[in-house]
Amino acid sequence: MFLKLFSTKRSNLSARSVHFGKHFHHPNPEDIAFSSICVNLRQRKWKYLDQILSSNLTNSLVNRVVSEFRMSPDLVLGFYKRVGEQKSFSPSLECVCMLIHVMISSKMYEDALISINNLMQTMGYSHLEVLEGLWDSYDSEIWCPNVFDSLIRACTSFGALNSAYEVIINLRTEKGFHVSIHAWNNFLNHLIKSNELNSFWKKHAEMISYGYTENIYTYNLVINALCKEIRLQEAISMFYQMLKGGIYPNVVTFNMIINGACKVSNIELGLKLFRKMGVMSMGYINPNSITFNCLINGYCKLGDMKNAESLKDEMTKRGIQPNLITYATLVDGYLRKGCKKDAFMLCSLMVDKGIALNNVVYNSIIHWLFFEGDITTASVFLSYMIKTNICFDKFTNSILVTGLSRNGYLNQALDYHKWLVLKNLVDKDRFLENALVYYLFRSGNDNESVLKVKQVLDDMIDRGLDLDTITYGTMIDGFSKQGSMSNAIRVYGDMIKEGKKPNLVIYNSIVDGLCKNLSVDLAKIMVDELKKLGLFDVVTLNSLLNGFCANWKVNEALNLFFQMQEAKLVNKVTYNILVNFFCKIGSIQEGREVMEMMVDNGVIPDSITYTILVTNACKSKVDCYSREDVIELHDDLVVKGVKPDGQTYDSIVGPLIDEESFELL
DNA sequence: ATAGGGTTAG
Repeated sequence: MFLKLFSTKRSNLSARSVHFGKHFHHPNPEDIAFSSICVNLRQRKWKYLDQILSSNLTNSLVNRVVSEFRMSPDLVLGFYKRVGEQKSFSPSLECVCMLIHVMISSKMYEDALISINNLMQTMGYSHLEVLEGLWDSYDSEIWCPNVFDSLIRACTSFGALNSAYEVIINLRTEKGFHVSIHAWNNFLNHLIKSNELNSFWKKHAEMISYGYTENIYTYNLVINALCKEIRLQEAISMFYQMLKGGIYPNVVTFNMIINGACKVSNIELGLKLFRKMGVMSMGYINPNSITFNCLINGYCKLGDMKNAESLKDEMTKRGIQPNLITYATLVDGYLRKGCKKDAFMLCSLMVDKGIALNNVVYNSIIHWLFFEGDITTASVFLSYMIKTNICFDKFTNSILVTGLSRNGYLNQALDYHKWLVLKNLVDKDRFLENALVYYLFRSGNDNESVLKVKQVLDDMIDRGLDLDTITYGTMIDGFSKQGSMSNAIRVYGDMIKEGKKPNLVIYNSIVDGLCKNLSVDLAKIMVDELKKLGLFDVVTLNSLLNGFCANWKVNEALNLFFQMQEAKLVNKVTYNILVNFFCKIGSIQEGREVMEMMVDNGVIPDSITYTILVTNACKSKVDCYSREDVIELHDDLVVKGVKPDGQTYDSIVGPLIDEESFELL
């Protein structure tokens, strides 16, 4: 039977066994080798086995051994491992495929996955070649369709989503073989993971059209996709649809919606679902550590560490131990707020509990230290990370490149990037290069920076990467900010030539550049054209508004502002532009009135509003703000919920308050 | 299968 199982179009196994039978009394060298391998393998005499293997090794010999021992996978694996150690022998595709069949039929899925990966990643076979290899050694008498599921898993595991899809379709159309729903789910899950949501919906519909019945896993994927697209209401109705269809949601279903809610700062919804979990599932489903971690993360992102901590206490009370992720989330939450002390205290608590800090925690710490410019402490943690052998990943690299760049160490960032390229450690996503371009444009000394930008991009092209939309966008914006619109337009032209589509962000850069450097009238013409295409948003209009204000086009500015209000296309920036404008041309009083209007419309003034009003009040010759008036202005803003800008406060308001208390003494 | 870290384009 095994001959049937492993017979292939290309295989000469059957022929060989006939040969074996015919010459039973005069065995050929391969037969002798085969017999002694079998004997030694059965007795696990690895040393002898190695001796035999070091000579006479052929693919057909290996195939025979694998077939012979197919029911004892551990022996097959042990044998195969030794075969792999023979430097002079490289097993054929057929040979490895047979091995994979043996592994799958004895449920050794992990090992099978590694072998398939190996075929594609190191031996260089394409996914379709592997598919053919597996198909040729596949026999429907031994029902083991999982091999193809494993091939799909292998493709998705290293991001070859198109390959996975091709395998599914090839099996379906060329061979009439339908992969399992699990394979489809695995493929669909990876589409979501790589943010290809459009593709997800298309392929999901395709799967349904083939008559597959969605299972709980599929439904959960759909809910996950809906949450990613911030369609929470639809996600919740999908929940009820599942119930109606007799598929019972599980804790994963809940967690996905709760996480979706928390990710868009809708903690209330997340909490509601969390509290109602029991009732909604008739007591079957309880929150787990993931549920708590999602909610804790939601609070951390809002800066509400009190509630984050109390959820951590609640989970402990319910017998769920906070894990590494819980602590990593909290540590990041504290650092995000600038509470280094609390963060480091939590770190030492972790260590006390025997939870080692991993690269995620280190990345978070180093990032926030760089963020506040504390390079010294950042370096301390970095060297500690190295000393304790914690691996750098793409996050670490990006934190280092952006952190160095932002803190005035652009050359070091460039050097580090060069080193990463040399060591082949740079991702294909162009993140690092785009970040370098961004910071180079902002580093002063325009000519020198542009040369360095050119260098970075040339190196990138040498590595076979083209510029993506973000690279072009960053350059267009960079040139616009430098005031060289001719270069910005030239890059725009290059981008079109390369077949890249401009998007709204790029148009907005150009509109802003035109307003600031060429002419606001030209910008107005462009905005009118964009409006016809429906390609504009509040940022576009803010740029134009700012352009009108800067050019003293008062009527145009006010007209535009009213239009924007009508269309409900206003944000904080809109008001700040106007506050600034009124402070500059008119009076602080009018600026404050715009600020009041802002508050009435439910927009909380920010530290920029604060700086505009306070600095102009001090300079104002019209309104004659006294020291008391400035302090009153400060108080008024704080009451309205403004977080004062640190620098403005320290240089203007702080000294005034000190002066006042000094006089009171 | 779901949870933590990087923000490079207006």
